[in-house]
Amino acid sequence: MEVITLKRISEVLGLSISTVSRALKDHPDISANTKKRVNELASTLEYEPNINAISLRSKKNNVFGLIVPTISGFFYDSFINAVEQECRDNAYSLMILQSGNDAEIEKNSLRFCRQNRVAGLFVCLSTQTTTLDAFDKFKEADIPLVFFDKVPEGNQYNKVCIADEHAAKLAAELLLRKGKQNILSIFGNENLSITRTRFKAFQKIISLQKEATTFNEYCSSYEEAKKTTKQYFSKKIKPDAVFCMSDEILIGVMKCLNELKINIPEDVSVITLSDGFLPKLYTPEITYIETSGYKLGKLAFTKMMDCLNGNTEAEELFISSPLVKGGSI
Amino acid sequence: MEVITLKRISEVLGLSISTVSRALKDHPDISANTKKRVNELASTLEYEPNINAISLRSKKNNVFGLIVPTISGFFYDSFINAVEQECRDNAYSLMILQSGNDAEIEKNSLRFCRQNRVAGLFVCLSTQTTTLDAFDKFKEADIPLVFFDKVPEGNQYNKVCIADEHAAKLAAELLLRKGKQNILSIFGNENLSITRTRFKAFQKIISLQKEATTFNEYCSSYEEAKKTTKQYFSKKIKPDAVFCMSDEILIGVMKCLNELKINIPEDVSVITLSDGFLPKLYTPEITYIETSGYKLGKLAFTKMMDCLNGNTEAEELFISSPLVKGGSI
DNA sequence: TAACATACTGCAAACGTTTGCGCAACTGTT
DNA sequence: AACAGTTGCGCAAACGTTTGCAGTATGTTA
Repeated sequence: MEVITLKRISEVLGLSISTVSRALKDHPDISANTKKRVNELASTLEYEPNINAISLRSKKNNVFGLIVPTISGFFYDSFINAVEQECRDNAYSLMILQSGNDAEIEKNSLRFCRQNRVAGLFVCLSTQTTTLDAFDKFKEADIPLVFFDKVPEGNQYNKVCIADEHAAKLAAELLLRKGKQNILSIFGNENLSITRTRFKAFQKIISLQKEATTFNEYCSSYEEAKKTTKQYFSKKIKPDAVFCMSDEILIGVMKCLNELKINIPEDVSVITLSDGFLPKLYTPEITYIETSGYKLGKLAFTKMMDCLNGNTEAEELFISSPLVKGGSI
Repeated sequence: MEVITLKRISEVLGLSISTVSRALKDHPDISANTKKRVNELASTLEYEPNINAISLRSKKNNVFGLIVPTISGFFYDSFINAVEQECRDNAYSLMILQSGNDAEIEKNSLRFCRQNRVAGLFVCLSTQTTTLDAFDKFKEADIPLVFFDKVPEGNQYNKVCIADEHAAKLAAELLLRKGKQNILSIFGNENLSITRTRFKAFQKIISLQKEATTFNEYCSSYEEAKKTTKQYFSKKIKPDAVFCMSDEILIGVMKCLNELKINIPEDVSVITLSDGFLPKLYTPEITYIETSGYKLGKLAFTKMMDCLNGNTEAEELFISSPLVKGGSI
């Protein structure tokens, strides 16, 4: 089927291309009658402007790039969900690329985004990223960059984050309030700044209470978390609470506790940071500090639009992390 | 920062734009020396071709559209994961749009895809879609269309599907083999062809065994599935097995069984169709018939490439659905 | 009648790339 | 010395759109 262009419409109507273009844009130079004729024909022929031509001509491209370790999960898919909704509402399209936590792929993806002249870029760093040079090039090219979740250190970048410190603090305080004294705390990948932040904040609160101790572990997969949990629960003195830094950790912990038929909350309390889906799957539902990918996505998009509107100063934004009570404490 | 174009390179080197273009493409007309000079400069200036210009000129666009009810979930994110990987490996980009099971949004998304002159389109129909007119236009425009999971009826479309019939049959046969006689079967949205297919196949197998009966229910959310399950397990004669058509149903069923402290598999057997992630979360792990979003994504991409290579005849493809044993039967 | 404002519309260039064609400068053959 | 063949490169058009400028026709004023 023939593709409809301005030229085609102009030929049918005996007008020039420019007149047709202006008519469709409701330009004051064009007479009402001409506008009517043009719009009607465009509508019957189902004319759709060619985005490539528009982008080329205008040097603007209504595409955002989004680079993320993986789409699958409980957090990133929520984030993407939110960003995609906003993109759709704002006539942007979204190009999603997975790095798989591979620095090389991440770099290629950045190149791909540059080729596509993206209007802006959302990035969650891979765990293997060591250098930010490739990202700095975007800054030089005045392409807004919004980091989320796994963000770089340094204050020259735009970042939207979970209030990691506050969230970890909240969890720690709750455990202390409930009189827990023997806490197993499992954290994720030690390389990441979010891990370090959560770790420090949690640690700090617990240390305020002399009677309480926390055993800290780093696990980078749920299998590892399961194994680690098993070790602690085969000791004579078992933890009276487990803190999970993420959904992934929670999965491993719960798998272990269920297999060992350890009752929650009678034998042990469990608390986690989570997007909120997984905790509700268990019985009793797990108490968690909400770290919402969806909310973070909305915030990231807002910041992105801000940047595009000229507010380019780098800043770090946070979303709140409310406590959601389940029956696990 | 100035954007590097062929023109810029040609100016620096005192060559014509066409020579630079050809040099970068290793065209035989260009001398080795010139090629070397061009490539070196392009590399230091970090030249990246403008995809919009290429698409405009070539009338080809290396972008696929993907329309799906929602990204979040256990199945679609796997599917997207697979498709995105392939796209990246094949220098395509992927434009993902969520319909939210809203026919109007779906229609707008289709328009958006047409505007963007996508090279092809992956579609999982929304539950509310009634007319396929908008899709037929893509066919007319020779834009390949590959439906997945929720596919339309009729043999004029390309479809990649779970072997629904086979999967449901497998589950039914296993239950019968284990001597189950009082089966609660919960299905999803009744409008969908996949539901009908699964239902019929399951029903048919069970009916072969005189002693076995199945109580069939349709639930369109996990809350509903939970409620329905609760009803059946408060009767005097309780089911000795539950069949779940999907992950979503499984969540509701498990929530109910756990709350009622019904033991699996002692009190009741559970089997589900699933992508495989959720069943492994529970203890014991739930036996399931694998309906892999990832595999389906790979197959969909292969079919898409086939279409682009001229093999346009409509066909319906299936992925196998192996039984994965857990401890729930 | 001349001068001028108003209302429409068209011309042409530009965005960055690709590519058919032509042209000049060599090289080798008679 | 004339010719053909080869090598290396540039010109210009095209993809579809937008937009500054110029043009024409009509009506208005002095």
